[in-house]
Amino acid sequence: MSDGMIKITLPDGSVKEMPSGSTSHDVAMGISEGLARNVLAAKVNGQIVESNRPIITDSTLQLLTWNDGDGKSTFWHSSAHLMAEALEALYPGIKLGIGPAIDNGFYYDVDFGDQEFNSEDLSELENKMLELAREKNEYVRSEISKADATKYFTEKGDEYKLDLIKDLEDGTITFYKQGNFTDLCRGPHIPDTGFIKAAKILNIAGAYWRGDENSKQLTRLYGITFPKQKELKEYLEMLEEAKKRDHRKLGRELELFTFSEKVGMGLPLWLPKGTMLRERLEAFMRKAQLKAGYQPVITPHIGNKKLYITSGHYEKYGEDSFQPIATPHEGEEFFLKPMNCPHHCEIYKSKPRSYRDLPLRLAEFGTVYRYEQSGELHGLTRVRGFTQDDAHLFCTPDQVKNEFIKVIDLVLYTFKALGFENYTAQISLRDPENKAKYIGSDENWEKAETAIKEAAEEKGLNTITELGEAAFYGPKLDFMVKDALNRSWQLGTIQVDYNLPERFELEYIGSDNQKHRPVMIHRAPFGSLERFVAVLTEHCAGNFPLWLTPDQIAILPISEKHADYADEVFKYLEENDIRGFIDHRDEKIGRKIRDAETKKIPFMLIVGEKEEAENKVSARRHGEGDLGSFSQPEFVQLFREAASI
RNA sequence: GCCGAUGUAGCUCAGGGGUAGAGUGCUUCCUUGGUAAGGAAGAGGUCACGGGUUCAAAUCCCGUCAUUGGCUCCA
Repeated sequence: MSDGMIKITLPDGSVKEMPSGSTSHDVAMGISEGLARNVLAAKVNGQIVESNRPIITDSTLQLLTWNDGDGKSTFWHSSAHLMAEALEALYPGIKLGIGPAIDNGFYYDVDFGDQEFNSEDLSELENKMLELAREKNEYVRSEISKADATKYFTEKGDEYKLDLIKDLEDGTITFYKQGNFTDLCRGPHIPDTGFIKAAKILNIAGAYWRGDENSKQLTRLYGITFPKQKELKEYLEMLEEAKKRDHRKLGRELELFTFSEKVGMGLPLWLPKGTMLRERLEAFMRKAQLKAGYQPVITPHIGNKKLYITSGHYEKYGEDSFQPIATPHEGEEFFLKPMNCPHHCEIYKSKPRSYRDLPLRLAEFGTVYRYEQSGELHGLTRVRGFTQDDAHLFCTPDQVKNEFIKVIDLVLYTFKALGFENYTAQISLRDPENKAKYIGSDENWEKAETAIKEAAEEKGLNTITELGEAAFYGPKLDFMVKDALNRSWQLGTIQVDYNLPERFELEYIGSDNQKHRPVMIHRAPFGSLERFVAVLTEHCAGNFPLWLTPDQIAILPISEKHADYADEVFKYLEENDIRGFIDHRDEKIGRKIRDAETKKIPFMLIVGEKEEAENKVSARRHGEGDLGSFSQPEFVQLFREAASI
């Protein structure tokens, strides 16, 4: 240090010696000019800062570019400032709420006051943003006292910023200025607005100030920006593709499910084809669970109010649930079951349990009903009646880790069978600052959290750990899958529960002949059949895995002269467990092919004079075209090979 | 639940103060056709529901319900 040199350690472990006060940008320049041009920000000792911030002590450094998640979010956060600048230029006197980066882009909450803003004004705003971006204005950071910050926004008349400043500590407040726009902001930002080459405002929506519905509603403008025009184009194409894959649209087109106003909102009706698909998923899981030592159980769709008083759910959710069903005489009250755990606890209690009985794994495809807020309902992903692939594992504290490993195996097996290749696991632990709000002993929490972490590590899961995200009753592990369009969905979940065993006074006799409390683990690899089918539909764009899809083949006779032969082929395939239908319509073959293609039927079998004479079929694969002709057993062989991939 | 948008044929949508249109699907007939749309005819709608304004409302206004984009919530 005496010679004013510092050591900077890069992610690959290499160490650069630089004069104290060098910036991340300087380090990047030392590597390559091209890299330096692309550096958006830097992570110095784990903290994200501007690339022009001097580094004065030995540090670790990660240069952030567009390819880093943190780089992207810095870029988008800076874009939110750019959008605000453009808005202020176009609509003087507006007031601004908050403007953070989100997973895909950014938003800014705006109070337009008396001014009108609607979707016709979007392209003007986009153009203004790009115009300002071309000025390559630097994002300039300045530290400011609370008094001066308050003075600035008082003069500007922006009560939202004042509301934010109120909660900030003096001495920690920073402003960022680019061009004519100054904002209260913690930062960091990209070097200048010139990095932003493409901008699109995607959506306008209402949002309450601070998420409080009693506060004023602001206009939330969602946008996205890119360092290259081409990337914006690709992103917009991806959105188009997502629209095409929307499970609500495909669900209707493929006749999987429907809704009825008369039945009630959020209550899906499974159509025959959807039911076929769903029952195959259930059969798949049932088989896997039997192998893994689960015991299926069945419990009723309603439960006495007392059950939910015991479980504590009545107190927490009673008011916001479907209200109780009354009986004519006894004055009892029954609730539609909102979860299966209390019923399963009662099964556990149906006889004394020994440690030799544990782990006890009770599984049920349990249909549950929850009164979700009307505005929350969405296709099959958020409904009021749904079926969980639920199971509850009752075990000793020492068995938690091994049970977690087994459940993780089951979840990964499921993902693999259904084509989800990208997933991460989120481990949700206690907030270490606030242990009082969790139920259960410190020792047990410690044990379970360690068990989860070790289980995840042993299975080689790619994990992120969130402190304070655990439920009050126990830590959990959730699987986040990425679908074919790179969108994240939460699917499987595994949760430890110390609460219900306590409330239901569950016990087992240990080897010491003493009573002990078991640990309960909730788990659902699919989550719910409804949600899973929705996510799977969008993931595979309705082209379900062959073993799962409702119709695997369509037999297309060239003309009605070949109807009998078509029936014969169909019968042969049925005998070989291949399912589908014959298109007996009086249509040309081109038409039948087109219709089978739009219905996403994996295999089309064309049968005509030639095939009948040779006792063959002409096979065609969805999306690929003609495969040539095969004898019937040859096709079965081909089909089986395709099914096992 | 809150704010905005939307609601016309099974589906996708046009139209619009003077009692309704297209494409597709459906039915029937003709056609018996070889790898993504053969032809013709026909049926099908209280224009979401309720109220108001008007000589007249599917159209304008209000309310309700539902769908939808968000917000909040999610055992």
